[in-house]
Amino acid sequence: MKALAGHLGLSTATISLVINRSPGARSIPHVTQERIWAAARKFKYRPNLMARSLRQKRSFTIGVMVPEISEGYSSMVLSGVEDHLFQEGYFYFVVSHRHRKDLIEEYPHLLRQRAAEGIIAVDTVYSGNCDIPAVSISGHRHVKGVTNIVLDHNLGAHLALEHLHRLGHTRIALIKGQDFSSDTETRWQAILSVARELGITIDEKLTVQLDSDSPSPEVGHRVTRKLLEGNPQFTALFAFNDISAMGAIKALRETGRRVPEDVSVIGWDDIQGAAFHNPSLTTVRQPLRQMGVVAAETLLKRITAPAGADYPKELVLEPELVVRESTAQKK
Amino acid sequence: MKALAGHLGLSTATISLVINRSPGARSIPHVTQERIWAAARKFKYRPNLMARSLRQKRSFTIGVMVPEISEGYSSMVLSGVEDHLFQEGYFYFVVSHRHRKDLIEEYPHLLRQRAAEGIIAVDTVYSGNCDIPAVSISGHRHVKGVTNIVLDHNLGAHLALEHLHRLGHTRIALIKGQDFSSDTETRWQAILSVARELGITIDEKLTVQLDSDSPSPEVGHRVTRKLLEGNPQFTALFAFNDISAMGAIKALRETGRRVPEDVSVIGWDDIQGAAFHNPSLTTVRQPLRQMGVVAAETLLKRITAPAGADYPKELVLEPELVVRESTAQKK
DNA sequence: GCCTTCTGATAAATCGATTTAGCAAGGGAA
DNA sequence: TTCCCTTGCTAAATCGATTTATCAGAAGGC
Repeated sequence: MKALAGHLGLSTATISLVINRSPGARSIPHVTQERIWAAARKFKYRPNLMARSLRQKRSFTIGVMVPEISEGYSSMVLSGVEDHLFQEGYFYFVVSHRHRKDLIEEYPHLLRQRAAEGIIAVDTVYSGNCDIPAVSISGHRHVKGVTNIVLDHNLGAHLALEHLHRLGHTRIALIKGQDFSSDTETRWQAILSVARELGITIDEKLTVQLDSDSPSPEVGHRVTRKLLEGNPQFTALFAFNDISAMGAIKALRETGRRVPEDVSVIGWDDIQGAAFHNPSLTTVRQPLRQMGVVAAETLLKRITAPAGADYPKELVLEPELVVRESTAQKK
Repeated sequence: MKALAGHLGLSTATISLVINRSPGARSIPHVTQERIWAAARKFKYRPNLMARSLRQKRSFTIGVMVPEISEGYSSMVLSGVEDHLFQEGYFYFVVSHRHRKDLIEEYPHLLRQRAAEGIIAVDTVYSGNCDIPAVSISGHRHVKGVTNIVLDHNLGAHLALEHLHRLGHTRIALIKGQDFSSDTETRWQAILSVARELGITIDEKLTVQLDSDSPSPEVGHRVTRKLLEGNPQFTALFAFNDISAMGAIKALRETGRRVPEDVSVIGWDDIQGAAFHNPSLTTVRQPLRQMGVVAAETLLKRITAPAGADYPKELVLEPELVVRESTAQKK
C-alpha cells in the first residue's frame, strides 16, 4: 500500500478511503479515484486482512467445531455451512475434537483468539463458556448465548414408527445412540413417547446401544450380533442412524435373516450412501445441509446485530420419511 | 496486555519477553517472571494472535482447497491433514470450489490474503499462480513450487487387473473418471499399460465415462445403465472409484445380473462405506488419511525451511488390494 | 576512584492497514 | 475585502502485540 501511495504521489489515507468506498471518499474527485483503482489493478494490490482486522475488529472468520470431519453427518452439515458463509464472504476454521472433553472446552477459546467472530458447534455439547455468538446443531441443551438448531425428533420418531406399525410390525428392536452423541437422549425419549402413543411396547431385551466413538458401521454390526445371540423374535429394527443400520443389516444377513423379507430395517439421517446401499435404506431424512445453512445464517445475523440484541434460542427443522427397500409388510 | 502491564507496574515489553520465553528474558529475574505468569493466569490473558501475526509475519494458518467437502475422498484426506496440523499447533481454512475454474484460480490468493502460510490442494489441478508453498494431493502436473503427493497408479492398476485376471476374467468393462478429476488420466493410462502387459484387451465398447460433478453413486448408475443397453458381454467391471462401483452394482442388479456371480466388480479408494456395502467391495485402497498426513508434514517442513531451500517435487504412496465379496472366480 | 560489565528493565519503532481531525486553496456571498 | 464553505487531501493516532536499542544503577576489576 505504501508502494502504491509512493507511486501515485498520494497518501495511504486517501487510498484507503477510495479502496473501501468509505463516505470520506465523497470529496475525492472521480479522476483521482480512477487513478487509484487503475494503479491497484496494475500492481495487483490486495490489502493485508490481518492489519485490517486488527484495526476494525472484524475478521469475517468463524469457527466450526465437529466431532470428526471424515464422517457423513458432519461433512453434510459443513457443506451447508460453507455454502452460506462463502456467499457472505466469510471464511471458517474447522476443528475436530473427537469427543475429547478438554478439546471441546478449549477450542472455543482458541478460535476466539484467532479472531473468530462466532462458533458453530455440530453434534457437540457446547458449554457456552466463551463470550462470542454461537449456534449449536443438535445441541439439545439450552445454554446462554447459544442458538440451538434441532430436528423435530418427535415427528421423526412418529414417521418411522407409524410406517413400521402400518406394515404390521409390533415387535421392534432398537439401536440406541452413543451416550456422547447429543441427539441420543432426545431421540430416545421421542421414540418411547411415540411408541406409547401407538401402543407399541418397547422391549428392553430388544434394545442395544452403540458404544464406540468409531464412525464406522462396525459398531452397529457388533451390537446387532450381540443382540442376535439370544435369538430374540422381532420383525423390525429401528437403528439410531444409517451407519449403524448398515452394520445391523450385515449382521442380520450373516445370521441368515433376510432384509426386508424377515426383518425390516429403518435408519435415520439419509446419508449419501443410504440410497445406494443394498437393500436401499428406508430412513428418516434429516435436512443436514439445510441445517448447516440455517446455522450459518443465524450466526451471521447475530454477529451483525447490535450487541445485546435478542436472538432465537431454538430453531426446529422437520425430518421426512424416505421409504426404500429395507422395509416391507410383515409376513 | 496493557491492563496486565498496568496491574503489575511493568511495561508491555517486559511481559512480552517473558510470555514468549524469548532470549531477552534471560536478564529478568525469576521472581518477576513468576509474578507475570501468575497475573496472566489470574486474568486469563490470551494474546491477540492477529496482532502477533501482523508483527511476526507468521500466522500458523494454512489453507486447504477441496472440490467438495461432503464427500468421502476429501474428508478422509482432510482428517489426516487435520491430525498433523493440530499436533503442530496450526489451524486451517477449508474452501471448496466445486470444480469452478474461477474459484480454483482465485482461492489461493484469498487464502494468502488471509495470511495462510501454505496451501494444500486436494484432487484439484492447481496452477501454482501464488507464491506460497503448496502441496497438491493427486495433482499430477508438475508445477513450480508445488510438491505432488501421488498414488502409484501403476501398482494399483496392476493389483486390480491381476486379481481379475487370476479369477479368469478377460472381458472387462471399465468406468473412466470425470475429466475434471486430476486422477482420471493418470489412472487410465496406468490401466491401459497394465492391461497390455497382462494381455487383456480393452474394448472401447465396454468403456464408459463418468460425466457429472455430482459425488453421488447416481452418476455411476446412469452410465452403467447406458453401457448395458447394448447388452454387451463381460464378466468383470473395474470402476473409477467405490462410489461409482456402488452405482454400477445397482445398475447390474436392476438388469438381472448378480454380483459377483455374473459380474465381478472392483472399485478404487476403499471409502468408509465400501466394507459395508452389499456385497462388500473389492477395491484398491488408497491410504487417504496418510496422504493427508504426509501432505501436512511436507507443507510444514517447507514453511519452516529457509526461503529458497530445496523441496521434494513428488512423493509416491502405495495402494493395496482389499479383496472382499464383489469379485469372484469366473464361471 | 575510574572504567567496564552485568542486571533489570523500558522507550520507541514496527507490522499494514483504518479513521478522525484538520489544513490549504479556491469560490461565493455579504 | 472579509468570512465562510466546500473541495481535496493528509498527518497522526490507533489496533495489540514484538523487537531493538538503550538506560540507570549496581557490582567487579585494576
